[in-house]
Amino acid sequence: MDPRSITDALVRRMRAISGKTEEELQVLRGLPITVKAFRPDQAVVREGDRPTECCLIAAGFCLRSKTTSSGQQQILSIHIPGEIPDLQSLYLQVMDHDLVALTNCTLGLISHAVVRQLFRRQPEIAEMFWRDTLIDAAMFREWLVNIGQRPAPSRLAHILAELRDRLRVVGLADGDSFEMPLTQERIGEAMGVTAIHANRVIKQLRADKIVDVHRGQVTILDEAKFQELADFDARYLHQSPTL
DNA sequence: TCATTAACTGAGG
DNA sequence: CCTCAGTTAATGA
Repeated sequence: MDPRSITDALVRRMRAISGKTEEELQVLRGLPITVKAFRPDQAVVREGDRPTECCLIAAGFCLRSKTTSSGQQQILSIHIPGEIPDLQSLYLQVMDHDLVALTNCTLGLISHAVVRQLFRRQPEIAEMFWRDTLIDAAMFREWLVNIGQRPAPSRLAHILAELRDRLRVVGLADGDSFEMPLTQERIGEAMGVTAIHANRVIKQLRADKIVDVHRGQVTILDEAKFQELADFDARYLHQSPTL
């Protein structure tokens, strides 16, 4: 991958959530970054690791997950290009969950020392990432409400609606179709149901002509019904700094 | 390997 | 009695 394009999605996202200009964000493009490729299912960092760098997703999808002592896996979040899913390792030394590549991924590794120095020299950049971290927390609150309180079909629709919104910011979703490279096993782990029940829910939404999820591709079949089912209000993503 | 479906079961409203 | 969801098992792509 062209070294310049490693930070494209990041800059795009930061422009959306911080309102800063391309010029103000130029500093991000100049950071020393090591590019590394990951295979599907390859762990980026595991629970218990002590990372010395943060990883920026330049291409591909990752997810955060935790496994219980009995081996049950819970997916905590899905991550897309432009995001830095282990930014917290900058200040929390030991990883408390796993970060795994979902697809072939191109990650940009940025050393903690470099980021800390950047934050000290340019506090407005640090504030921007502080804001980004708070949005991350808001997404977890929404995820919790989703799994704890919504019926299964709404749960799936909500996950899809949020992902679509985030993909749009980095230009990876435009029409009524977008990528979500999760097997039904993983969709179940994200929803907190078995893979078989996830399959039943998908089947139902397909039969009702609301949304189709097939081979890692999501297609919205009825926007109005989808919106209603998803109970999705984009406010918690805080993608527009002026509101 | 992943997706799909049926049949059965139980919880809970 | 109905809906939701887990288990088991069989089968299709």
